[in-house]
Amino acid sequence: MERAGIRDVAAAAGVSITTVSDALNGKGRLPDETRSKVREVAERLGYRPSAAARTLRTGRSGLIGLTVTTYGQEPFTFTEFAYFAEMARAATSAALSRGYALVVLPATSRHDVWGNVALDGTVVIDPPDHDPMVAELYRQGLPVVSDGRPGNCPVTAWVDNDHASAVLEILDHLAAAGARRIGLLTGTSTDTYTRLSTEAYLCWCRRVGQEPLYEEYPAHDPCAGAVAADRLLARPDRPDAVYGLFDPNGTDLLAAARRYGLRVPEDLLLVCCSESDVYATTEPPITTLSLKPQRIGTTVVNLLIDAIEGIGPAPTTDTPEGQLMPTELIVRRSSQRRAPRTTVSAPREPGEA
Amino acid sequence: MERAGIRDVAAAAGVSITTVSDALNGKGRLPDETRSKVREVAERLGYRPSAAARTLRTGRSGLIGLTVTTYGQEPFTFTEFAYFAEMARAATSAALSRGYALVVLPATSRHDVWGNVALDGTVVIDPPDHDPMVAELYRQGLPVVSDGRPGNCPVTAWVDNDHASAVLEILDHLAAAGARRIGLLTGTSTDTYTRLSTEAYLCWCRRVGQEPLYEEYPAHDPCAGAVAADRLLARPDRPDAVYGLFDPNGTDLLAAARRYGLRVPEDLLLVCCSESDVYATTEPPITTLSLKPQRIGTTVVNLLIDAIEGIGPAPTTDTPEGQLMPTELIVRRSSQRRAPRTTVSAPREPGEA
DNA sequence: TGCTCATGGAGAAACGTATCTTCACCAAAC
DNA sequence: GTTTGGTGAAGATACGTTTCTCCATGAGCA
Repeated sequence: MERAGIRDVAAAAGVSITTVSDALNGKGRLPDETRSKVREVAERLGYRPSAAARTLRTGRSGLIGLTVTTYGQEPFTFTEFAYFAEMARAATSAALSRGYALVVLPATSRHDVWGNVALDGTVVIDPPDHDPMVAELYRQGLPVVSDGRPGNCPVTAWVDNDHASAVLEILDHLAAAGARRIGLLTGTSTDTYTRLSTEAYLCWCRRVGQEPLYEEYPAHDPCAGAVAADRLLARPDRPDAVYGLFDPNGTDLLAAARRYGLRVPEDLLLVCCSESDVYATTEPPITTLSLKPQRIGTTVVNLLIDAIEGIGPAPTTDTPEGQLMPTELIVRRSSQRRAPRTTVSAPREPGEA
Repeated sequence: MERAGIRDVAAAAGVSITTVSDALNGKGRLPDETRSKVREVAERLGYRPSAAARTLRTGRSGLIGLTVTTYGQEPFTFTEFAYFAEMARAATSAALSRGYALVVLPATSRHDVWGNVALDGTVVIDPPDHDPMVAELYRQGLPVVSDGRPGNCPVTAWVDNDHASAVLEILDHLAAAGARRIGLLTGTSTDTYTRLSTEAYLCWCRRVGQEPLYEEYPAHDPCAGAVAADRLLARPDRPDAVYGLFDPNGTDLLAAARRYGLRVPEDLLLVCCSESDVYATTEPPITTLSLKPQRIGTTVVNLLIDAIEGIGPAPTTDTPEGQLMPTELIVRRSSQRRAPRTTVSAPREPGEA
């Protein structure tokens, strides 16, 4: 009693294989009664077409790869930052609603896995410069869409936030709140996000004539972040406002500020880039920059599927299509000198206000 | 200039298709020099075997489905709770290290997606009673391993925490810390986790002769949690300790306690079940129960792959193999009346201690 | 010379589908 | 009476592997 194949259905319905295939896929020229009869027989036998055979025949698997560039040793920093998790969730959702499924794959080119799965295309998150994996996929003729502007590798399209504008907006926001010396907590890695953000910071500093005050650390190391935050606030030319590029920076900076007896926002203004809603309930709540990963995940997947299905612009060899998506600054108390109408009863404050 | 197939390799190497297949897969009887020559030619042509063809021929796709039972309307509560995210990450990792890839699929039986992907087996997280999807998979002869003791559906194996013991441990812990009236924040849904935990609580109450004090709410609704927390603390017979079954309960309870002027842990002891490390830095830090999702994810996947590859016990029709995994109680200040040797400098405390 | 055995390798049959081509049939048009 | 055209459906092929079966060769041995 094996699984029923298309042949069994054909035999049971007294028609040919062709007719079954056509009836089930809504193709060919068949009267409705034949269609419904075949469908009924197929249903009765519990027939499920073999995905493998269909893929082999049509060249389409309905599978999309999702690759997260790994920072440390672990195969995945997947849920390390809320950004990835949210982005992956949105991507999965978007793919499913168009009939595709998502396969999570390691960024390392372990052939035994990559070779074993038939992909129609791939989403790559944050490819490093000259990513060999992207090059290989391109060579195979597979469409690749990247989250994050690609550094010198051939992608079909890409989507990214306008990091430069976002940073400038934050710096202006902090300056407007009274900051004179704005510091930056940044990373040592060379990915586009880190690079563009840091450049924008330096550019802003030049423009307003402020001496750059920044500390960098390997973003994948959770301990290093706390140390770097401490280092930044321990400097003789201590900043009076800080923007942290990575998710955990908010809590790290808050802890460091506490250690040095700095009040937030009175003595130190704080903003960090994060998707976590933890920062709505910290004391004080921290202003965050959201990169809107849901929107990015959805867009990336839709672009990829468009490319797979041949919709949209033909793939050009030269400059791939790029889209810049807006970010959202969620302003909370940590970046406002004047507390915005405090709720109900303001409790007594220990220390001078 | 199409992608090279096995035929092209055979022609280029001057051997037969069989020889190429054998050489590349380490089978057959071939002298080493033939092997290496074929490998070299394949490499030169950039040959990648077609996963679809291999799957069709061997009946193995190397793909494992991962299904998260959805609570709300959204296709995924995926990253809603840190538990799922962590579990999924561990599962992905474990699968990859054995040469399998994970496909995330919706729990709803949308045939257009499920039918389009060739799966070797499926991991189901928290299947509801009489899950039709699991039954269908079973009918197709696919191995299914569930995270969470299955309620009346035919799985190959399952893994779960020992929820009853965990709850009892927590209640004893709270009682030892001085709690007299322990409340419970629980859910309205009928999944195994909620049911077993609630039963354990009621059982404990009977044993020690305490009147049960609990509020339930639909766990998938983030707002309802805060409301329920409030309701629990607003009761005339207000509890002096609470255990919350769901991840956000900690912050919700903390906020509610603040509203009612209750100090934690002096007036109210708090524990919740969560994988989030946010609770290490709340004020005060909150004691949490970790279900160790990494360990569960890894175990579940390994059991599934064992079943796929025919290792391990033969599938029995009656009682499937079940494994209970230990949980971990991470004790923090919120559940201890006497603060455990405070670090270094104890700052002045506002209000009486 | 015959026989067995081991070695190296080729041939061909699946796997289950989609689709291109062909074919029979019948009615209407020239 | 032969062409045309449309309808309904069957035949056959190809997708790219893996693997079962079988063959040729040459060595060892009686």
